[in-house]
Amino acid sequence: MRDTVCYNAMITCYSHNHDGHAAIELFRDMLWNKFGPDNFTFSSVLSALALVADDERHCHQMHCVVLKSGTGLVTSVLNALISAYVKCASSAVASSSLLMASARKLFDEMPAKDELSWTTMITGYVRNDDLDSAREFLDGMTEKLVVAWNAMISGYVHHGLFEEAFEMFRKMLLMGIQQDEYTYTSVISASANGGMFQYGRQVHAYIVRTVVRPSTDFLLSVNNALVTLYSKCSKLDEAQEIFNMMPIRDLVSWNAILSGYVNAGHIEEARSIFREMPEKNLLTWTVMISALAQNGFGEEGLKLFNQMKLEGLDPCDYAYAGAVTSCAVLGSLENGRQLHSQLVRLGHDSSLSVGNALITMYARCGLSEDAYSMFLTMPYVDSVSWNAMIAALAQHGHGAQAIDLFEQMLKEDILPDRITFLTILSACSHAGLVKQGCHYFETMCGSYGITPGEDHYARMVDLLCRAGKFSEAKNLIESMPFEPGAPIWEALLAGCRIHGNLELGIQAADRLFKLMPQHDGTYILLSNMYATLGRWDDVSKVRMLMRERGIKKEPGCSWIEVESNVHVFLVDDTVHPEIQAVYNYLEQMVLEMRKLGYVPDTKFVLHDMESEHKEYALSTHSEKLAVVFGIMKLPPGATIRVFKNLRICGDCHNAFKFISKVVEREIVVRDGKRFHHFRNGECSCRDYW
DNA sequence: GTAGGGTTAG
Repeated sequence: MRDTVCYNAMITCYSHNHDGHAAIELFRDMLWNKFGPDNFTFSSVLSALALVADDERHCHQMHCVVLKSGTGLVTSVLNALISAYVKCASSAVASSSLLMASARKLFDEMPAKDELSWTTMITGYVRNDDLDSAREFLDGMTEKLVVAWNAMISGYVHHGLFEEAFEMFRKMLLMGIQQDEYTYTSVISASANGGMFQYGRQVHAYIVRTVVRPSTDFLLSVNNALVTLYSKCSKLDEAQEIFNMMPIRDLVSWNAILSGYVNAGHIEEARSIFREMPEKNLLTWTVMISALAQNGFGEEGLKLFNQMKLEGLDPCDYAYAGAVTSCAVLGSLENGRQLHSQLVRLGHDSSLSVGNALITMYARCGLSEDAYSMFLTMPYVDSVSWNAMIAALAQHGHGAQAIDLFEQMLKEDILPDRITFLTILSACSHAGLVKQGCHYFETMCGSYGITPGEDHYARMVDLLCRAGKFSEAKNLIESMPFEPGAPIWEALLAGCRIHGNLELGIQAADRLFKLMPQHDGTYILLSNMYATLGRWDDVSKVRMLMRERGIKKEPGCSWIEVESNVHVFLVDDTVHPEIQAVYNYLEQMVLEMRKLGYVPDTKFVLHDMESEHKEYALSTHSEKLAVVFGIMKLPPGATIRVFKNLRICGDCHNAFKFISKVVEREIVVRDGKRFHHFRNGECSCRDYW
């Protein structure tokens, strides 16, 4: 025999098991069978309604039923109804303000309000991004309830209003409202995200001083927040110390310390933390995949992404973004395309992070047109998308288009940031647009109030030196408000090498030897510069210095993707299984090239110190091997896309022009800095690189 | 009814 009590029990049961639809269905059944609902029924079914939260009609219908029943004016039932409205409002897109208005009306008409009624309204407004109304309610409360204050503070924090969050916190202290772990974690997070480290440290000190017997829960959540604070403010040692002292840790603690090491760029430590973590979740995997991609470990990033799927986890859009970035690093177009189509199938392709990562993936795989169509078809774009697209054009040497896009960005009122300017400066530098570069450098400080960092100055020095304007570059360096560091001297030295400015080049190299004596690049550039000028004695002196100091040149390697597999070639490669066929093919190719006027330029052999057969050594540069392998393996006419870790060698650059003519196909080479598109005997960079 | 861990651009 069914009765109201039976129905109540079942409805409550469904509701507790988060099956809102079943609970509501049963409630309808109950009404249909003429069983009168009581306060318990309403409380249960209303919390079920809050769970479903998909339809405003449900709320209004239930409201009517409650009013009709006559029993429904009890505060607890009305609170549940308000809560249902509020939940529906935060999940509905269009009608959220209407739903909040209904909640408010109900609240205003309530005969007796309690703390819960007030708090529900406050959190409702906070969740619906109406902080002013939330604050109005809080200020109207006579009771100073910590839960309500916490809700308000967390609202401010989530909306980036960190100062306001702290103002509330101070007010609580003044008014003598007892704070709890929710309050502390929120304000600590405010200081971590708002760049207010000192505030955070003060809160930490305050907690240590005043909290006498913290519970385990208190210690867990507050310490988690503190680990994040110290990590984000680059105080990794302190973060680690807090982590070590924690009596118990949970997944949040581990993820926080993992992110700490990742943000500090300590990828090796991050790897070992990842390995030793007692449990992992979606977030853990996402952080690690992105970290690997960001640090250039594309292959490992992809591997981890696949492993994550094998372990039965569904990657979220952020994890996909990390995988896409891994493809960008590798230049693995096939894998990238596969991910893109998976994302479309899953409906993740409207995600901003995914879209932005895809722009970069297509661009870094050599397809700037595909990057652009990605940019155009994205449903929403932000400044990251604009920056990515401008960078794509810049890397491909399309300086003028990069500038056009930048101007369009300004017209659309998107605020450029320091990265936008970094990108636009390198666009100007690659395209030799000195005047425009100087103009944007001035605009950056003058119109946008962005203080140029050392990286901006380095781009400017690069721009000026490439164009041979050394005295301007020197003036700029002298005008800098800080001591020039390695990036500045590197840019200067690179420019000197291009123009054979030995005197200034030596000065720059001396500075670099002092600043980073173990860096191989300085020795290589200097030695190349001597070689270009035919000063062989000096070349061998530099070589000697390298040997004495035990400095090894970073080995050059190039790779190419064939049928989703990445084939890597080293200088003078003997490892690749098909290397002999590659050498044979290359030999034939050189004969054809010579017919068209190719003369190997032995200057560029100088990287390979021990090589006696200079011409032979030239033919074994990794980029040549990869290009030839591509010609052998890819279908006729297909574009050859090769990637190199270091800068492309001058002779290879010349050789690829000839090869593009001989085989009548496009060759695209991405080196450490930019792209070269070889077509019909010419390079897109017009030899300005 | 309140908290603490993530992404994409250079």
